[in-house]
Amino acid sequence: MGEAQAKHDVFQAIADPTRRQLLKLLAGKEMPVTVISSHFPMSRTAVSKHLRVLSEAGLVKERRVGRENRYSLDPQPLQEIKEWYAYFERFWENKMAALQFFVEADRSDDPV
Amino acid sequence: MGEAQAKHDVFQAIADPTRRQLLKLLAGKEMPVTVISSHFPMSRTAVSKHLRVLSEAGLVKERRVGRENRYSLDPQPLQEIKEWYAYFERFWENKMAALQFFVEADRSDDPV
DNA sequence: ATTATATACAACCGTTTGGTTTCATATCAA
DNA sequence: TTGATATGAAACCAAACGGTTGTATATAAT
Repeated sequence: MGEAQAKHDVFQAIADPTRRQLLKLLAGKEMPVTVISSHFPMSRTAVSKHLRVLSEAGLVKERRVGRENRYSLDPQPLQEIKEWYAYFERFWENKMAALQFFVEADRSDDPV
Repeated sequence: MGEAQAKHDVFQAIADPTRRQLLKLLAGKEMPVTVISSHFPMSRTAVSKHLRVLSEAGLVKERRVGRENRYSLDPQPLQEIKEWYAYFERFWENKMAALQFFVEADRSDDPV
């Protein structure tokens, strides 16, 4: 049935700076939790919980190899971010034209 | 000088669905708090607090007109989002090529 | 002057978040 | 088998979050 999990929102998943670092770290690489957590100034458990959030947002994949759990980036859900802000792009592409136009058009300026 | 406020992170600001709605509502328009809050199923105060967060992230501008406070979108800080995920774009542009390559290269598969 | 409107600000509250420490379990090495 | 390693899970905690109600203040309308 195609569509992955949505238990955690992508926007919320990338809101945390540690999780954004995790995504960069795992881009194109695959590493187990202990190696990953050695890059962060917090406990392994804390990193593991961040990985869980990313996983629930579909942003990382887990692969069990022996006793270790290897994580890697799955960038696909980031498309949602792209599509979201694409909507706003037209508002700065010609900021000095279109935006001003809209604002002026709506401006009545008589307080009430 | 120059650089605006950073009291609130852009990533965190857009993490909340209500705030994302607010941004869409204010895109190209300018409206006072009461009108804005009429679009939401929560108190005016709650909406006002969301607007504050957006303002601290630089995503909306406030303009006082008489007794009302008119808000409008300032899309500029969204550039940061664009730049951020641009980094990841190369990981899905040729997902079946580059990503596979990296993963395979790093894969040792001997547990320990 | 009085009243109504638009808004901010402060205090409060339950839930979520990001972290910790401790314990349990599965796998690998001796 | 015994011990080390990799990890998850549970309980706990302080702080932040998203909301509420109540109060104060400035502006506008009568």
